[in-house]
Amino acid sequence: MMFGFNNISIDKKSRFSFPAKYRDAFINSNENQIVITKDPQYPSLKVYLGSEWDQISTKLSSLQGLDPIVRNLQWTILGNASVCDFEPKGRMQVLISADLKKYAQIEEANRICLIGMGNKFEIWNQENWEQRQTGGSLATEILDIVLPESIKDMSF
Amino acid sequence: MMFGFNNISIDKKSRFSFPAKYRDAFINSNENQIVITKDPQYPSLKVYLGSEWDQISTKLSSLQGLDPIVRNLQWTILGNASVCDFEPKGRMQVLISADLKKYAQIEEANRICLIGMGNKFEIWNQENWEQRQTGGSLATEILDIVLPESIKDMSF
DNA sequence: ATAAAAAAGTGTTATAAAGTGCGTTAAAAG
DNA sequence: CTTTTAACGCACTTTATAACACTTTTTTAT
Repeated sequence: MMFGFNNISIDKKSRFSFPAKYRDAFINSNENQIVITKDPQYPSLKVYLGSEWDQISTKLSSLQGLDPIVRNLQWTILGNASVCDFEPKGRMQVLISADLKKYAQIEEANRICLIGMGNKFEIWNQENWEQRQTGGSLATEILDIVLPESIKDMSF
Repeated sequence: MMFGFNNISIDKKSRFSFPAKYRDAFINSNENQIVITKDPQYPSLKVYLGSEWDQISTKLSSLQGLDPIVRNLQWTILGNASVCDFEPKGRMQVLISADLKKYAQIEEANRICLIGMGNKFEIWNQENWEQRQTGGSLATEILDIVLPESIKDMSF
């Protein structure tokens, strides 16, 4: 399990490295892939371990895509996922695509907030994160709708 | 499994190449054909791997064609399918026919959005894709009807 | 019907951009 | 003071795309 707040740098090629404190957790769960994708609700990114991603993507793909809300979630989460090779014993470096940077409003930033949420991470623009923490509302809250039964039991 | 968003170019002869990151997935599943056809709901295209297409087309052909909705789906999906030879070890290049380009509103575009959705891809005109992502509605939502039981368990 | 011309399709190459790997320096922790 | 971690810089590799050349098919004109 991986928890906690980290303010870390992004280099000129849009890469960041995971803090060393998570290394053991990655090694123990034997991960060799990391998946970054859009958060469907907020202008931020979700970072999944490969094993976790397999479960989520399998479940989500299997849902009935004719429901427009489901289809939208599939587009957002599956259609924007970036799968990265990952070496827990190496530098633990990961690239963020230009699209995802734009979505999370970290296009020009050279620092991001990486938040450990147990079995996944979130990536936030610093100002957005602070505003969230102090209870402020963001300009863009994307998915403000009633969810269909089929996805009520899923946690992304 | 193939995921993620790609903004890629189409050349003057209407060809595009799959991004290199998908090469391993194609090689592993041993594909030598790609099928492009119309999406029945939106002005976009579906891109199936040969093996996936065999399953879908077999299932769809077998359905009772007297139901007008089923008949329509058969026409749309089967009747517009374009089967392309495909070499995962080569350039991974595929031609889009004039008909399909027109349907997806990418006639004049020299760029398209290629969206990896796990076991298939979608091809979108860029503006349409962006509008979809931000929750806007498209001018043309083609299949806005109640589906018969026989195809409720199919995902195209 | 045949030949010429045009169009459509296929393949190759060159170049710029994007991505990757690794060593070095700077900063932080023990 | 020593060790570990984070950040930066540089060089190398891979990828994407435009330009070009060639082949095949279709159209047009004689």
